[in-house]
Amino acid sequence: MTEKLHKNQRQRAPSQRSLATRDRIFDAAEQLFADRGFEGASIRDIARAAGVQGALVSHHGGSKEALFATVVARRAEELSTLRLQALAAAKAQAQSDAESALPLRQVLHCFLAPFIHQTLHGGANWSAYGRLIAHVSSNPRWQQIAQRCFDPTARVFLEEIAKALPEADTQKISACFVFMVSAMLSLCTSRWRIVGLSQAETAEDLTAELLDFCEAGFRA
Amino acid sequence: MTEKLHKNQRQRAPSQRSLATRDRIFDAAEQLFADRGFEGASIRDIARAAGVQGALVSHHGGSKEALFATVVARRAEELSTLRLQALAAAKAQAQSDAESALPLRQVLHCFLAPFIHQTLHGGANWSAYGRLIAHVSSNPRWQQIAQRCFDPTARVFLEEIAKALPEADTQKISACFVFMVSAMLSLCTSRWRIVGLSQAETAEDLTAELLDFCEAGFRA
DNA sequence: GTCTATAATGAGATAGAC
DNA sequence: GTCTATCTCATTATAGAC
Repeated sequence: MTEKLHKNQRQRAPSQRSLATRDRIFDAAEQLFADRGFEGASIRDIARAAGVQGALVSHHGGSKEALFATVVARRAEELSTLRLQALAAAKAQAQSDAESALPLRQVLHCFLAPFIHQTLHGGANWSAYGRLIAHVSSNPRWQQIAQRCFDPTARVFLEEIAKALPEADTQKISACFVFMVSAMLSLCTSRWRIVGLSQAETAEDLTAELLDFCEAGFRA
Repeated sequence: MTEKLHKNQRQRAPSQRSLATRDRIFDAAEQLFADRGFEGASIRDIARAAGVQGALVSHHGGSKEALFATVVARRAEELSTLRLQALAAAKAQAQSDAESALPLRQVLHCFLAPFIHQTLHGGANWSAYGRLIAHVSSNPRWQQIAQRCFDPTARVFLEEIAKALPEADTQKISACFVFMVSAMLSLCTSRWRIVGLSQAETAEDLTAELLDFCEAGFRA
């Protein structure tokens, strides 16, 4: 353990201060990428918002593209965990036998509720993250990032939906899933439209409305 | 009519060549704004794509923001016309008496079909326009443009939907309308996801699938 | 790890000749 | 209407001191 390490390995653990700075930078990047998109947010803006010098952003985040990918990936794992935990909990509660299918609405709820809850009640960071994901999801340029971060979990839910709708065509289910994700993301990007019309709805109301819409859509 | 005109009025009609150049510029801008977003597409790129000098883009389009707004507005009127014509034709065919409500599915079809048909079969320009609208619709920065271009027609359809669903809450209808528009736009931005899964669908198939999804959602 | 300074590039806009 | 040339500013990235 006292031998020399290769140059590209970390020589020692980063300090607490370094970690805090790094998180401030990632938070600022998340916020600005969400507000203005990838090209609209400059490294300088991010540095200023984080209260550091521009060079530090490059130091912690690498190139601008790498920084973007890192920020997207950062909360993706947590989101996946929340979704899969919700699914596991629902299965455990249904408990009868391991292979019985969950009701469709419950599957959809496990997918939608964590996202909506976090983006609406998880503070400014999660709110920004929701809008960030909307960017990722609507621009083919980030297709690879989206696949890495979200496809594995999506696949799990697609299978679960297929089990809940045994007579439905797999292709139609996939199309509906894309529609559902779009509608879900519209809560982040177009909430002003909805809230401006139906005043002061809670996250639970919105979740229920979206669930009604999507469940009926899947069944059709 | 032979008097001198004020300086900011057009002294004479633009030449055919000028109009053709202007349209080339607008087409190129539409394509690049759709592909890379507002900040991702530079005036220089647009000029190169149109085969003109950069100064000409400013000449015809004004500032970059004005150019963007112009390109969005350009096809918006045509789209509105197609939608309202479809609605009028459906009403004329139902013909019974002028105040009877159209069936929900028919109203939604009149709204969705023109957009889907144009963006899928209207050539590269309309395809780009669809992706452009997805940008406009997901970024609050373009809220004003969106309202100017699309709200009047949306209002007409919202009323028609409310007539088709007399017992439904107006606020819920509005929320569902936002979900529907999101799902519609996802056909432009995420078609690779859907098509990659359900192979070789026609525009009519996709329209029907989206209609099934949204009609059921509204009824829920 | 953090900072200053700067390199290298590209951006949007416009003046003025033709 | 179109083009050349140029202004001014912001961009990402990095080298090197501390």
